[in-house]
Amino acid sequence: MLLAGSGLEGLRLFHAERPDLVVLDIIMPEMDGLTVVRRIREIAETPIMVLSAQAVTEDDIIEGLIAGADEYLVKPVRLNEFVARVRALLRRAQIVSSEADYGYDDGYLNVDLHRRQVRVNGEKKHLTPTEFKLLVVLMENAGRVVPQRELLEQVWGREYIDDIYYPRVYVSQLRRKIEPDPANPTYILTEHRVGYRFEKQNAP
Amino acid sequence: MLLAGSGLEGLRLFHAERPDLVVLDIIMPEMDGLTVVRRIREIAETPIMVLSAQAVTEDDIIEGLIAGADEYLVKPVRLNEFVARVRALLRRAQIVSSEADYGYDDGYLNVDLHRRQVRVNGEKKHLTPTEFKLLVVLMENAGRVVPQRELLEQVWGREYIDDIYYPRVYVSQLRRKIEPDPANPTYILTEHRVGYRFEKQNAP
DNA sequence: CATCGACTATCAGTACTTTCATGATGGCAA
DNA sequence: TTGCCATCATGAAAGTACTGATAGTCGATG
Repeated sequence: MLLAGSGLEGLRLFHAERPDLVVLDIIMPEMDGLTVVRRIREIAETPIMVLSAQAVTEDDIIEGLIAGADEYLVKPVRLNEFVARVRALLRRAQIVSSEADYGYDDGYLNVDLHRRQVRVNGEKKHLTPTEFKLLVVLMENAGRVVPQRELLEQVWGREYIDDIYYPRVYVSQLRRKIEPDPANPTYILTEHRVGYRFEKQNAP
Repeated sequence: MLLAGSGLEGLRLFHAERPDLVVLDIIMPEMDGLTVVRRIREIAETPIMVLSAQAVTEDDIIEGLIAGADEYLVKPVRLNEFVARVRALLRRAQIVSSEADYGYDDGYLNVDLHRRQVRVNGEKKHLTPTEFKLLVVLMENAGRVVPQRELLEQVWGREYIDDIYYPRVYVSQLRRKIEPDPANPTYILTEHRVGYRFEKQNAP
């Protein structure tokens, strides 16, 4: 969860973090809410919920929705309602983004999380459960370095956190299966003394 | 943001995702809130906020806090208050840092703390762990001179505090990687007999 | 019993850190 | 101003820790 004190800061944070959902107040310092909505809409489909003070007219709400907000709540908001609306928004967004979230495909590497199937250059590749889980965790954190401990925790479990050789072995096996040239990896990169990083490739 | 429909599901999600903050209702299907609080507290320091229905006694609240909750709100909760409390909790847990401390970008030098990635003039530059850590510490103190000892302590550790040549070596390496002209540094400046200072540059 | 996957051990190669040697620079005292 | 010393910059060698690859053992499964 991220918090910003102004519209400008919020926008900067949005760029940096790409959250799943944005909740913002119409009245903010530095940049007003509607502007923020428009800016975000220019670059992303992220669900946006707008909150506003009491005295708003029907027109204000319509203006907000036109700007690209998905939901418009008038304060005071009951927590129950807030949660319900957030849940609904996320559920709706899931349908939109499920495709993006539920797999990866760049023409060479194709990962189908639903069917647990991996294709490399069109050919089916069989991954063992551990290999697959490792790949998923790395992909979920694409672009970011996943520290050894985090990998161990997420793939093998908390109690394996000291068995530092697990990732080595499995990354090695994964690379052999999915990398065009396992000796010069392009997908799974090593961050020496830190962890590993999955890097998305551009479709050819 | 993650949502769970029951205590059990929430606990499972918690294990899988390790969120920065947990908000839960005391009354939930499958596993009651206080149990969830205790379970989470067994394995993590994550800030927990508990919500409860109206008719609670002072004792209920105390019980919740003893179980390990950090905050206890009684419904209905005004959104303003909710946000304020969340912000306070996160600040206490030092998850939201005071200033946007998620990176730096001036068009020439780009540092992404989250991804642990540095770009110089658009090109990715690889920094070793120590180099990166040094850069981060300097950037966190941008504009201020960081004394040698402080650098040694923060980057290498308390026990290296007398090895005064470390910063020299690594500053030199860092400059070679990120400065437009390493011989005439603009980012990492030397403060003779004191330490080093990171100076933000104006975007071109 | 054969196969498969998880786990363990080993070892060479590599990346990174530490150390050292040398020359440059800055500040201060005479 | 000049010379001196402490500090700084840099390149490179030596040392260390980490990684990649491979292969073998074990247990589960069919």
